[in-house]
Amino acid sequence: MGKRASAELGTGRADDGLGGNGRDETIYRNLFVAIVENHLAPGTKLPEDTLAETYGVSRTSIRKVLQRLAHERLVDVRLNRGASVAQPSVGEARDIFSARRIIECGAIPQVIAKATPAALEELRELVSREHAAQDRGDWRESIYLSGAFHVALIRLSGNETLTDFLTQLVSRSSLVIATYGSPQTASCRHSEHDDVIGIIAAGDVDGAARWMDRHLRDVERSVVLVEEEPVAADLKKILEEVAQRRTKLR
Amino acid sequence: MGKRASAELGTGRADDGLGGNGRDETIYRNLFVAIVENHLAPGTKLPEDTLAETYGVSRTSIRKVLQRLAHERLVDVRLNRGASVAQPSVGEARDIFSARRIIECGAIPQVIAKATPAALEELRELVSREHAAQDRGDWRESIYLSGAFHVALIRLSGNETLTDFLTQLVSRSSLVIATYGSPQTASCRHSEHDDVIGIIAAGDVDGAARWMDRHLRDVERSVVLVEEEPVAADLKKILEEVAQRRTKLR
DNA sequence: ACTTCATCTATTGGATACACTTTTATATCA
DNA sequence: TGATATAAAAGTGTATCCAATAGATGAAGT
Repeated sequence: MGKRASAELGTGRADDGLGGNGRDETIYRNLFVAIVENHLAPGTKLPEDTLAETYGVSRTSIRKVLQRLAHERLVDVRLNRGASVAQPSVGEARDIFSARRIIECGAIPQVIAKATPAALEELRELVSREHAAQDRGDWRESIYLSGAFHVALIRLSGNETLTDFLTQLVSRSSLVIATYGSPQTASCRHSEHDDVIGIIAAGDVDGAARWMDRHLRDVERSVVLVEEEPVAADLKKILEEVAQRRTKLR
Repeated sequence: MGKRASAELGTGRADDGLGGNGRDETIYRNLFVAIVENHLAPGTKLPEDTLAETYGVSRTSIRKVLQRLAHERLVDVRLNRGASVAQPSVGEARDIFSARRIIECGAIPQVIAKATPAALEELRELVSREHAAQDRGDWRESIYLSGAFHVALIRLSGNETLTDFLTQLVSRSSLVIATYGSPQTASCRHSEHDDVIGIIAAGDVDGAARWMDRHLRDVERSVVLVEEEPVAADLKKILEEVAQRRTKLR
């Protein structure tokens, strides 16, 4: 089977300018996938000892990986309190999708300018894999491949910097979906990815940009529903509020 | 004097979700400014021991800071070879400015939607400080404030994620200027920042976007002149190529 | 029973120690 | 003199150790 580098989320560069060696990279990628594919729920604590034992390295290496993930905003690191899987707020979620619209629509002209038949064929293959995952009900793989498609599309622009930004936005989107979406939400509707390939192949810049804008708004609307209640911790406060309201009503 | 948080490049957030404490933050900011203001030339080696002694901490803390800077692509870290101030390639430089055009133009609608008179006044103050720096010939401060202006503008959009991206792009732009620009290049021409404030105040979305696109193209054109010769290291290879060509021609 | 305070444990932050790699300096030979 | 091999030095990568902090547990007092 042909190389499928373009199917990978994340930088995937051998020399990424970050100085990571093979072992670090493996650990990073394991955690990355675990978070993005939602094997680890948002808010999950990530104790250094546990991870160190899991991967058979010292805490030093783990801390390096955690900091990298923190910088990509996939984990939250608080002073003296360790790392946990990030829980994007509703505001963050909106920012993420807004940024995606700006970047993905804005890059369309260059994507179309550089799109070769071979590149489009790779995109089609990616979509077919996405459909296959959907058909067999593998929503994790489906969401992952959906994100990979968006990244692969922008990668065609040849702008590595922009691709890195989008990679971060897409992986954070997965966290948003995990936090605010119902399981069905994200997996069902958008097998629309087929459509845009045709529009791009036709060289229709405005059409492709419009498609992308609408597509991203659809995804966002299907996901960021309402501000969630702050988790169980504030149970007491909630009960107090209820008590107060009853007092007022009496 | 009023708060001038918006004049700072970099995140400046107290809790930045990265788990840095005050001392780390100070070291980070020192190095950040040293690089962005071009006190450290691109390519300068940054040995951990030296930095550790300089700031009176252990290498552990230094490494954390260096990794953060590496992730922001202001320093280059190579395995077993340590960190050095990044030297963006010409391709990278083009990518950076291309990404800036997409983001800064794309965010204009939201910037205009949220621009308050007070916010515009802060921008004006920033520009006047930039002019003051220019007039007194302080090109370092001038470049810094020019970047801070662009960041402050986009920050008006309220999109923190996008602002973070732009912050990175702007600081990398300073590196590009340091690498490829002549000293005069960047400092002289664009005191044009005044103009865009008026356009934004007038609510002219298209006009502001056009202005921004042209402005960024001007800056890029004045800087990324030609592909530089790969430094002295490849001297031998060049001589060999010359020798080979002579063999062929003979 | 509920709150408050003290102690104890688990976990993180930072420094040190040591192994390994790269680079520089030196010596040897053509 | 110039090139190559060897040895010393410098610098980075990782593990371990100790101190500091947060969270948990339990006791005392209201």
